[in-house]
Amino acid sequence: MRGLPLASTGVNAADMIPRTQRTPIRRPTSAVRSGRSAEDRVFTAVLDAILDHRLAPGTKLVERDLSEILGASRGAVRAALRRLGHDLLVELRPNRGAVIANPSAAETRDLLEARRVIESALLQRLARTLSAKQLAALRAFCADEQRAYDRGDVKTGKRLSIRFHKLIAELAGNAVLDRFMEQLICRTPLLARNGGRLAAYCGAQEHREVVEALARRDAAAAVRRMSAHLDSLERHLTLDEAAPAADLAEALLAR
Amino acid sequence: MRGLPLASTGVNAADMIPRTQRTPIRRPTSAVRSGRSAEDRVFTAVLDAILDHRLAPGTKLVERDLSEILGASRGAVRAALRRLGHDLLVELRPNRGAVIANPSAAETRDLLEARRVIESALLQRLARTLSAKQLAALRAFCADEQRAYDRGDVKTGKRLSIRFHKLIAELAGNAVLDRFMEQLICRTPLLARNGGRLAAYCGAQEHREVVEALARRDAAAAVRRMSAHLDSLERHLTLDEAAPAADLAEALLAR
DNA sequence: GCATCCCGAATTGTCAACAAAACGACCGCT
DNA sequence: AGCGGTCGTTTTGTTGACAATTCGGGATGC
Repeated sequence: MRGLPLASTGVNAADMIPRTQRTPIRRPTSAVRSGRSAEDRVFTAVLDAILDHRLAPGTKLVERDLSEILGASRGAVRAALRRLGHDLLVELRPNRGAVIANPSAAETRDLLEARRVIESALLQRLARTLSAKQLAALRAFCADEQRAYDRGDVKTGKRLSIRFHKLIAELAGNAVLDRFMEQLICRTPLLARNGGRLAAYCGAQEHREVVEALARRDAAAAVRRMSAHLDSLERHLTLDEAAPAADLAEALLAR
Repeated sequence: MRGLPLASTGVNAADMIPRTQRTPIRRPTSAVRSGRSAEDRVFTAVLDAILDHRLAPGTKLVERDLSEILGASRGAVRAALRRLGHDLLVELRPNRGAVIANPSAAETRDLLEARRVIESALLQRLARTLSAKQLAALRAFCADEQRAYDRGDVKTGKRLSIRFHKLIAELAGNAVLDRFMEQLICRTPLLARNGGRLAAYCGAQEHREVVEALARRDAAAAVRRMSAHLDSLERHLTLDEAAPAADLAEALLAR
């Protein structure tokens, strides 16, 4: 019953049985299967679902449901939710559970301004320090990204588009700013209720232009390109309400 | 016995009794006394001790000791330590407990660079948007700070010096950058093993110069002043090892 | 002298049961 | 119909007990 995706109907058979009669959690198998701790598995499962736009803002995350779906104890789920809450990826409402965070218009504006500030600083630093090897890595990454879109693999393309910004942060060599960027990047998909179309504005072309400006050691141009990139992203966000996931299990277990 | 500072000897009478024979935790009184949750009390007790240089990097934080000292359950202590760990204020070593974080030279450099990046952005924004009321608040704050130092109240002075940077972040009106600044500010005392002398380099005079540049709407000058301020702070850090607190209870309960 | 092993104490990690709170459906009342 | 109260169910919060791991000291062997 666990991971079987029978939810194209939007109805789960488990919903028919009272909660108290359901079979208890089975943990050993899946806990052993992965090397990471149960808490990490829950954390990354929810995070990945957010990054892939499989979990929309506002979706309720019930502890027992998560523990059954992911084969973790409730304690592990709680710990993971606390971490996600601390990163502002989920909103923790005392005594009322956790929901996927639903950033306001003000938060959206602030987050994108923060990205402009930090990514500009990263690029200015990178324009000075970039090694030939690092430049090659950036170019190879953009090529991968472009290929994914070219062959119609939008899912992979979007993941790589997200990781491009993380790569910039890593290469800049400041661990503190790198961590901040990771947090901002992970929250960005929550701003976009129109997940599908977002890809067009975080595409390989604009990334390549940033990289080529870096290759010329033209910090100002790189910053300009990146700002324009984030501007267009911001302009094309829709703030409409998105529908919460019909089936939590499907959203969390999709690979 | 709880809060009595009898530790000038460096020895605590409680250390003489085996752990298993000690009286259990008394919680109700202190839990009721403060409106906040037990977890919050532990969190702020440790944080305040870090900010006041009462807890040196490397100090071990044993869960049961904290729960006895602060009258909280072990669960609450664990949750607070997780939060502190997430903010990089304590290092969580799996199965080996938590210690006050001990930033490396590289982390020190990165953190101060991050502060320059973000505080510069905040000031540039503030120079444009600062209202007369906000300017008055900044000037009043600097006056308070100066008065504290003038009357020899270094403890209050240092606390206000820290909060000055937080005030800048709040006035700038970007919640995301404000939160980042809070994290950076809270970690900064960990960089300074010479807590006492730090005050001289985070004093009211340099803060006032920043404010006056803002008053003239001279963003460039404000940024210059702030960068110089952070530069001098960085130059005067000593990376020597500091002695861990002799008595954890005294360090945590001091007001 | 020095490294290694082993054991008991101390400490952290985990869980399952219990307590408390919030939600939702139902019902009666105006 | 609309409002407000009540009760059972669901869900979150907390605790205390137990399991697993690490730490420190001392004995042992080289």
